[in-house]
Amino acid sequence: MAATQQSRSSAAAAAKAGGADHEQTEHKPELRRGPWTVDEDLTLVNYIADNGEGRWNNLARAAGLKRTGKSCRLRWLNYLRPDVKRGNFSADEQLLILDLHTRWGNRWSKIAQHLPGRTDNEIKNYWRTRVQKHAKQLNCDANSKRFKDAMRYLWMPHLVDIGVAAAAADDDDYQYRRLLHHQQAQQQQEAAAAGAANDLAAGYAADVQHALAGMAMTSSSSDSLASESFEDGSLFANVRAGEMLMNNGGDWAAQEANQNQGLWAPSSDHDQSAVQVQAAAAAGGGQFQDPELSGWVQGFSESIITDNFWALEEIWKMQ
DNA sequence: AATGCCTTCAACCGCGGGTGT
DNA sequence: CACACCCGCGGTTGAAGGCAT
Repeated sequence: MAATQQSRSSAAAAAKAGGADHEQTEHKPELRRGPWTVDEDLTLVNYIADNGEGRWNNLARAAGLKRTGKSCRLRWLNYLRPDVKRGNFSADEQLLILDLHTRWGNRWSKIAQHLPGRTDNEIKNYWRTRVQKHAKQLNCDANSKRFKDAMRYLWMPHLVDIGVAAAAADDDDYQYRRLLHHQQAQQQQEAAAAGAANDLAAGYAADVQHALAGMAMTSSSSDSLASESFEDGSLFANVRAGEMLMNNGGDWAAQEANQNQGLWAPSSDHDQSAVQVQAAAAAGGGQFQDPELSGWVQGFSESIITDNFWALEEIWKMQ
């Protein structure tokens, strides 16, 4: 994906570059805008490795980047940071997003704090492009009780079932950042030894460009969420999913104990346990204590949902 | 093959709050 | 206190690839 985006970026950079940023327009007419180039990425990564992050406007100037501090911060936090996790959301992550959004609404930054490696921007995009669209497909608002109930009793139980095997497989962006950081470390080491930093920088950029070209050849489509998410239990993905559940899930669970108002918690209207409700739903149009919900789910099943509803792939195909 | 619409997501924008002087 | 600057957040845009016709 990164490779795809990066190649897009390179192609589009010239078209968008040269614009003026509102913050510093008057004094810095040469400021670049639009997609970042590999060279800019390298400059930013190298500078942060040496000097740390923060003080973004100063950082941008000191690093010699013709970018606003804002743009540097965004690029680092959303893309270049070594711990940014790319690729499709796992079932666990989807569950968490659904739940946390019911609590906090569009507090993307707060939600992102509970999904290690995910950025607020990514979660926001996920919500807007996938979840809202799904809600629209079901003829209800993503913030409506009806949609939340559908998520709680239909979608989430299924995600739980398949979440065990969840894995975000292809991670070209992770490889890209690994390459950047590896090269950056190697560059510093070699430069220190040979005192030939300039030549190395050129070779480094060429190496990255070459690697990116290779990635572009093999990068996968970005819209095959379901199949990519669950087809391969890669170690990395499993570890990260585990981390999320152990660390942040734990934190969230503690809050849950206090608040008992999350999507997972059976609402006061339903005295069945969540497991029972899930089992009933999974059995196909089970009866809920809430007659309105029960009726709606049943109608839902008859009119729209097929057996394939339980395949996540089919959920997304509905969009 | 050509065209146009749809989808995705990186990047930008505007704003509010925090901090320093 | 007032002002300027910076940071971070949420909403929006637009480029590019995918897909249908």
